[in-house]
Amino acid sequence: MGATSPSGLELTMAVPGLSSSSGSEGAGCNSTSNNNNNGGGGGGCNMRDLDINQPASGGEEEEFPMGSVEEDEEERGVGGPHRPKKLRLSKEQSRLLEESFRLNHTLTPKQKEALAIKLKLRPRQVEVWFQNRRARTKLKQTEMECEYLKRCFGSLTEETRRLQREVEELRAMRVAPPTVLSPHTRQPLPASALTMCPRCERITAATGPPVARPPSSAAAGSSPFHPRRPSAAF
DNA sequence: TCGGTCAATAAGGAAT
DNA sequence: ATTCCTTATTGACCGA
Repeated sequence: MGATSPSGLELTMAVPGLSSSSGSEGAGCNSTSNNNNNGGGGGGCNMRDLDINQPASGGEEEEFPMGSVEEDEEERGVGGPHRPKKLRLSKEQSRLLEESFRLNHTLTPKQKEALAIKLKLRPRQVEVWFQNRRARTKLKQTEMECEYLKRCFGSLTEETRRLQREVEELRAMRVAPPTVLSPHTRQPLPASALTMCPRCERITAATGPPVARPPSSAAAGSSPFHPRRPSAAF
């Protein structure tokens, strides 16, 4: 999945296990059997009368063995307009479509035409297949992104809890700001008059020698000369 | 019978 | 106005 569609929807999430195949389509689809035992189905299908899959009165599209083109008239019984029998792509058709989807998520009109001829489908069917394929790809990617974001949310929630616990612990061991007495007056100095020695990280009076904090303010287990540094400004 | 898948359709928006 | 796209939805088909 490296290609970027012009729609810009291509997410680049490296989630292992996402293959674009999705093609459960292939399983047991011998679709070609053209079981025309139709007539029923749909029921109250008030789809629009105009079937865009109807060959445009041209008639060049005649050999479409998969019931992809020529069945329309039979499908549209006397009972009025209804959706034609569902086309099932053959394995080979699916494979080729997947292959070209891998190369390009969108087709130019020329590519579409060429692919349609190659697959014996109408260009419209090829176009629809690509539209749906893009939608499926996007849906898968959205689901993966959702899972990824859920995991992110989970780990962030856990991280938040952990940090909150840490905050509580820090609050609990928080100490009062050191009281430093003036060497001259023996009165407590204002905090603005204090500085910290960058070498020993001891609180000092801005003008005087390092001053030991009074024992009362020493945190438990801390040296009076190297008191626990106020780690955060709570 | 029911749910999932997927081709096909419809509606509406963006680009030209 | 036309073309092409996305999105939502429908209905046929299929397997459990």
